[in-house]
Amino acid sequence: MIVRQEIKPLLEQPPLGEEVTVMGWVRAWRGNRFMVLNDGSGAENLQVVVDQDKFSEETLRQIGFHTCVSVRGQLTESQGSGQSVEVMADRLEILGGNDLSSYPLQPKKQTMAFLRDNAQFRMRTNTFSSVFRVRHGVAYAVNKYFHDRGYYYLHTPIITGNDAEGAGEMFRVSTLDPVNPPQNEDGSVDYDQDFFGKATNLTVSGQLQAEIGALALGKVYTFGPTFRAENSNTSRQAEFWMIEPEIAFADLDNDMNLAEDFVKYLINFCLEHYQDDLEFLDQRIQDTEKNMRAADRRPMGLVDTLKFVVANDFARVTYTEALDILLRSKTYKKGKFEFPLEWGTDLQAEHERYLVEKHFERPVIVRDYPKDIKAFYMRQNDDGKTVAAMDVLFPYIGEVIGGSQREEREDRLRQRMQEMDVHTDELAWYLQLRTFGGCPHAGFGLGFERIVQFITGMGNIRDVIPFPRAPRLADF
RNA sequence: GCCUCAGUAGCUCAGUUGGUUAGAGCGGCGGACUGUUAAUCCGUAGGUCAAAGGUUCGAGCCCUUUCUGAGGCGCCA
Repeated sequence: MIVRQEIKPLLEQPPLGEEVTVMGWVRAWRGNRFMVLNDGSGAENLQVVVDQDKFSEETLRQIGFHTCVSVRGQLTESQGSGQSVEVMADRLEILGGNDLSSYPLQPKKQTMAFLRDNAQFRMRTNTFSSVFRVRHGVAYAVNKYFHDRGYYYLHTPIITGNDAEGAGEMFRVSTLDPVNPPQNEDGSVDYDQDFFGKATNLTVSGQLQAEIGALALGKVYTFGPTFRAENSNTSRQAEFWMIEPEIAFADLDNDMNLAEDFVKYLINFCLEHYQDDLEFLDQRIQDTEKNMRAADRRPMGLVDTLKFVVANDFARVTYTEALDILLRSKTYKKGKFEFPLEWGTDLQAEHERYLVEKHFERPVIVRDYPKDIKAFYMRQNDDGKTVAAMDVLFPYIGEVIGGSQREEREDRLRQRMQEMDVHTDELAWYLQLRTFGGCPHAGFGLGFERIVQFITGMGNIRDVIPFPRAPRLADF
């Protein structure tokens, strides 16, 4: 059995004078004497002091960038100023040598694009190991938040026969011969002969199934991968994780309160448990922004931004109020908005950014959108024009949550489905949730990598996903 | 899918109005160095200038197409 101590706890409560065994990857090798070691347990490194007389030339020659080593020695107070403690190596074993003449990574700044191409190694860098530790922390906090509050984690299907809301292009799932699929008389593919006896696809949302759970278990959430086959060249991913709570006996106000409390909890959890990583990422952003024009820099550092978000109430406005704010804005009066502002059309990214970054200067929840730009299942308001929908808008990343109170009145839901050409026969089970013991209920979807992106401050969403999936990108 | 910008050594970049043999730093390799903090110092190798085609006496530089990347937009979470 291998026995070793992890570096993070060792640095938190250093057992000075004791013999320790640590294993990790060399981050730097200086002066034939100082080895900087990281084992992934945290953002901080451990310095190992190597006395050349104690080890063979063969062993010493193998030490280099990202060599994997095992070290045993006494933990002592450091004589140098860059660290408080260090290990005086007595035993040194090379666990995995590293051929530096062909190793792609270097101990210096490299572009995100280059590291993305070398995803098998990028997690060994400070930036990516911090990002993925935080990503884990957010995932854990999601489950902890809901569990502690009596929600049940409901696994909704990955393969499904229905398109939740026409949310996007879907990936087909089929075992039929792609060259010569069985055909109907009219030449269309005969999916009766397919594995499931019908056309199926990867899920675009678990919401409709989550509603089944909510109307029995009271409070549920799904947290799993979703898939959209849209051809996009920026932030949109083909595979991403979504968190979708669904709660019975709740209206839009309950929904908004949950959304705000939940997001703040996730951020707080990271501030509390991943302080080192967030401080490193904060410093990284400041270094990158040094060469930028002041106008392009963040108004606040990363950690300060996170603290600000949890300390202040989100602004809440209706769609109609938001439109009035935009129409009264100087930006609009000077004709600086590219897209028109007209009641009934969706807010564009530039409008959302104005509300969040210029007008309110904090996260904003916009509610009661025109019914024609929202999905069929959203509850119709009494004005006949709007639905009980809400979007949570964040600085830098835009919409992070979209949610609604669901239409629980069967006749209204059926009428809306017909108006919007949603097949009532395929969703008969969904309508039955209203016919038989329905109740007011609500929920939302939160893009997991978007909130991770916000918390880590990473500029490109692909850099918070271990193995991103996008058009022409399916390596690993 | 649309728009803008970019692609030069393993990496990060410079390369003048088109003009001889393509430049640096880092990294690699060889050497020096027992208190370094992106260690430092000396030496050295390394390039079909993204690909294809075109203009020209002559193209890294100009033109066309394709591929790749970055940023923005659309759409969304």
